[in-house]
Amino acid sequence: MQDQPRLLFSQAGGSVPGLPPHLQDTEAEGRKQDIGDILQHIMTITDQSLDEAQARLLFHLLSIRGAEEEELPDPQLLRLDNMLVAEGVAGPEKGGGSAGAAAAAAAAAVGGTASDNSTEHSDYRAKLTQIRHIYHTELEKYEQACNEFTTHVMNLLREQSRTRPISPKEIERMVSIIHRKFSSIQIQLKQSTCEAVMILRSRFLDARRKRRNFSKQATEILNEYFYSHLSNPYPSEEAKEELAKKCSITVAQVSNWFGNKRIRYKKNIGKLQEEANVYAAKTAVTAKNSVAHGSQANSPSTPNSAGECLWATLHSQTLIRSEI
DNA sequence: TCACATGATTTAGC
DNA sequence: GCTAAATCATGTGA
Repeated sequence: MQDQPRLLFSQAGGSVPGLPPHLQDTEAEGRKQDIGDILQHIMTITDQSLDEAQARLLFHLLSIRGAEEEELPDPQLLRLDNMLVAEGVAGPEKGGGSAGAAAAAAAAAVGGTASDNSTEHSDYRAKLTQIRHIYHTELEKYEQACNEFTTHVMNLLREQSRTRPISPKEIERMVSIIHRKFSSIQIQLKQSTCEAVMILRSRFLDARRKRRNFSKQATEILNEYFYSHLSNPYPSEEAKEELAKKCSITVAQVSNWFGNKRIRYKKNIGKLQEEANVYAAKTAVTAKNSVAHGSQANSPSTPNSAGECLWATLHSQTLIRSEI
């Protein structure tokens, strides 16, 4: 996870001392050309005579303002904001908050218990907190830079107003343009942060990476069901739910297990026949008791699909072979 | 360390 | 949407 902060600050490009790296590479993208130009103005302003700087900066800002006058709130920015809030990076910090929720969701996804995953989830939360910290630090820098630049431009305009009339409305519009420009820079920060969170999530929460074998008891329960319904090992939705509950796993995991079991049973029928016999003996004992109580629980449903019919055929052939 | 077991994912067919 | 089949990625035991 050492990559995360680096990812946030890894943009290549020309270096401009004193500004965050996000601000330093904006001119590389055609769409961000104006932002880059403005930033260049900021950075070169101290090397120029004040008059020259004023003239160039004002000319630039006035030349770009028209096209952006009626810009609507950026839906991309809204989406990024929503995502950052949902991930617990932006918005109010709650003790664990959304990160805790994400971790809990991860626990459910991998079918593990809370205690099994607590260490990993605390790591996840720690990394998320780190991202959150970097994000807020950078955001503060942007806001500060935006305020400083706005103040500077307003001072320049006031200076200009001595030589030509500049209305308060014009100043207001100029400020608005500057804010929009800095807002587009913020999108880059938010995109990088979202990317970092996604990578973090995939590393910590990817179920495949975090595969855990089911408990012996769970496997036992699933095998018992499978072999006692060998003629039609397709549990109904209700049966899956019941098995999931008994095994403390999800219904999807039950479906996965039966999918894997069917295919692997078919591939290794000879080998698994012994296992089938063991469970058949167990089932016989259970069935004896069930008959005594008139129970029909978990009875196999009748084959209702091509796959199930094929399976029934295959199973009957296997039985015949084993009889021979 | 390696081979095998196993849970999850992907893809294609229905 | 469910399933078979192939595949991936990780766990486990020798």
